[in-house]
Amino acid sequence: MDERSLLLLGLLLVQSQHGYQLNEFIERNLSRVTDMKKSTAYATLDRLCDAGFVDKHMEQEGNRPPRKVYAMTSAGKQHFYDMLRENLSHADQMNFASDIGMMFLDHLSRKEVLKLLESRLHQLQTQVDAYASAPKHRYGLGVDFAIEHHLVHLRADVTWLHSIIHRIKEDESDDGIE
Amino acid sequence: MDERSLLLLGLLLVQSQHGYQLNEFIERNLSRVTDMKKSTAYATLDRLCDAGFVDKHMEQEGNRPPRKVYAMTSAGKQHFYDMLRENLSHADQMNFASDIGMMFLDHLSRKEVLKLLESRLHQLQTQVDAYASAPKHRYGLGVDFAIEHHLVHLRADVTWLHSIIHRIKEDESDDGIE
DNA sequence: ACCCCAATAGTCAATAATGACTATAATGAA
DNA sequence: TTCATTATAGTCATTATTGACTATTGGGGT
Repeated sequence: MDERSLLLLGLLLVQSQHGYQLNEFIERNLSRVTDMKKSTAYATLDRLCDAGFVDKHMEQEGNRPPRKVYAMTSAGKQHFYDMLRENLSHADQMNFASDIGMMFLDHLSRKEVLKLLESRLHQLQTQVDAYASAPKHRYGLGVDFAIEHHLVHLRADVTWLHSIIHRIKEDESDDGIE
Repeated sequence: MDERSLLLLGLLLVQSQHGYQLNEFIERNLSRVTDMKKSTAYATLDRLCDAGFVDKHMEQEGNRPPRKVYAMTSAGKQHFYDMLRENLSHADQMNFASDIGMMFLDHLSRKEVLKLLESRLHQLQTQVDAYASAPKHRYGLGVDFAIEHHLVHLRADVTWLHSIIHRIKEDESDDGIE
């Protein structure tokens, strides 16, 4: 949640924007970096307002529906830098949903496990291709770093999964249950 | 959230347990695999009850406070296998909180960025040591796979962060803003 | 002139997750 | 014995997140 605030503040630091604009940008350019949804962005912006980190005011252009324009306050700038330093300097615990499944491997037959993991491997490889072919420099250097970071993890995952599949194939012990 | 249900069902598959027991086990043995909190486990168990996947009944031992014992139903078993197959066969999108910070690197001076990232690197290395020295076979092969998986990602992260730090040091362009 | 659809700009009720809290029993130390 | 800890077993109010929904407008086709 914290990093969602950081993202929104970072975007508002460059220029004031209205909600739709922020969400469009996130959807179009940052879908590989965050999965924050529209309504979460609005809720987070409201919280940032309550905390005094951004100002909100209505604006009307022509006779289009009125828009909420969000602008950084100076307290917000301070908070942005605080959060940024916190974010860059800390390695927070990662958790992988797929590890839960791995825990219960032995409840399925070896054959089925192999089929399932190979399907996962294919999807991973598709993701690798998507990230590898992502266009460069949409929003400064930082996004490229993030994409690269993702690729590193995806490739590590592919290698690991290969190894697991190989070991399960080689494993001549018993066949699992069910 | 889905993987939390999977975890609880998986634990209940082996034997019926009361809430405290489940939470103790998760805290003591699975803290490296999940970060689910006690209250989340109880809430999830309630939802699994409502869905008919587990039965709940009270039990009293001596004059200790009564306990809620959760037991898998046959619908629950089916659901467990469905979720397990789903979990093993799908590679869900990973998201890293730290990527958000990377996006805004250029708002800090190069010198400070290096200091912050080096601090992160140290923490990562501490985490690597913790996972590398984790005792084996607490709960079957699966947990070991999960620990190994974590290690792979942690090491990939260390390598990447090294590379980033190196590149930022080499980069003789300008010094960032602020 | 009229209609449909994509783009614009959000709202809201429902769900999920957690921190802080409650309450009792056994245990060991002073 | 009495008192403080720790272990046992949860509850609940608050916060966070999201899917589904509401409305309006501009523009293109016919």
